[in-house]
Amino acid sequence: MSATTPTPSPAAEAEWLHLDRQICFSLHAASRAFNGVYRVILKDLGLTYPQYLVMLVLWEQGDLPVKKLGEHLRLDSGTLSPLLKRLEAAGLVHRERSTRDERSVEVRLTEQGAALREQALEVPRRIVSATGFDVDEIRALKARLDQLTGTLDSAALEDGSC
Amino acid sequence: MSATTPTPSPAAEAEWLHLDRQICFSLHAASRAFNGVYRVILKDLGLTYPQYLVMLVLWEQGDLPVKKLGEHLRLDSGTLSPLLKRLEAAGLVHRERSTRDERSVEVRLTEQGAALREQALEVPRRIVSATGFDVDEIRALKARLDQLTGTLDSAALEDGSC
DNA sequence: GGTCATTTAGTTGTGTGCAATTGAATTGTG
DNA sequence: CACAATTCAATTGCACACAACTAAATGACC
Repeated sequence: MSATTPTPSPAAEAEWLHLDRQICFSLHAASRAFNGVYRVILKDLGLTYPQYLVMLVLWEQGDLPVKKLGEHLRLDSGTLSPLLKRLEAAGLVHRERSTRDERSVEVRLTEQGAALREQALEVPRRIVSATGFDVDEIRALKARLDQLTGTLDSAALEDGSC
Repeated sequence: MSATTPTPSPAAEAEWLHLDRQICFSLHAASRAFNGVYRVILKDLGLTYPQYLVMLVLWEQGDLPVKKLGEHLRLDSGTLSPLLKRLEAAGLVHRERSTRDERSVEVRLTEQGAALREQALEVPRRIVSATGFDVDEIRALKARLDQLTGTLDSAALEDGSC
């Protein structure tokens, strides 16, 4: 229990706890608020937020195996498999075992899925408008968040005590 | 379908779609990366990230009815009820119908729940360390995110077409 | 005092997110 | 060729998040 670091005063640690409450709550709330705005806007397209992310990747990258899709989105098959099933049930994508490598499943846009892109074109404008930020501010925030994600990911791997 | 707004060129809209893919993915990824780091660090305490948020509020504010807890965290009973049940099963909180107003349920820290705060004192330091940011940078990011959340929430209420 | 709207928790159903496991297919190695 | 290790998708189990609904209690109004 007596750590190697010189223990800070209890009052100082309590302050950190208070700060932590503020920070982690802020990020958590921002993420959910964003999700909420997307939910409203995407309802017209019949998509959830994560489903929209998948469609964005497919519109941009074309057909992809589940593995590649997961790398783009940092999601594993545990999340993607049921999500893709729903997209398939909605008629937006088609899943097919690759003939070259039968472990792999190719995700292809259907005609309907490709056509949905037209309706999605207005989504970003509405989102940006909802944030109240201009494009430069958004880019700056994105850079900040990417930096944070990168550091956090490497920190999670190390899993050190401090 | 011919909107009142002067339709931007398809190429420009496609660029926005590309930017949107970058932005919403960044926030989504940052949120999950944060969640992941908390998951690792909180495992020692036997708490999930949202459970930790609840405990932080209780440590700071003392006993609260579910309603107040929900206001602090912006969560409704659909999320809090099962979460609080799990915290109660873990022996960290106690739930009791208020005698003044029997609709209300008071959430109280148990002795064990209050004692857990001691072990939680080191969490923020480890989190901040994992972010690689200094305190000022974190405060700045928090301010940014709070601003974003505020704007998004009001935008979600209006639900306008743009 | 009795009726109706409101407040408050809880429940149900859907959709992620992630760890852990399973099972099939492929690759590497002797 | 045989056999072990690896890769990939799917499944299972658990824990949010949120919309929609239920049920009980309270308050407001006539």
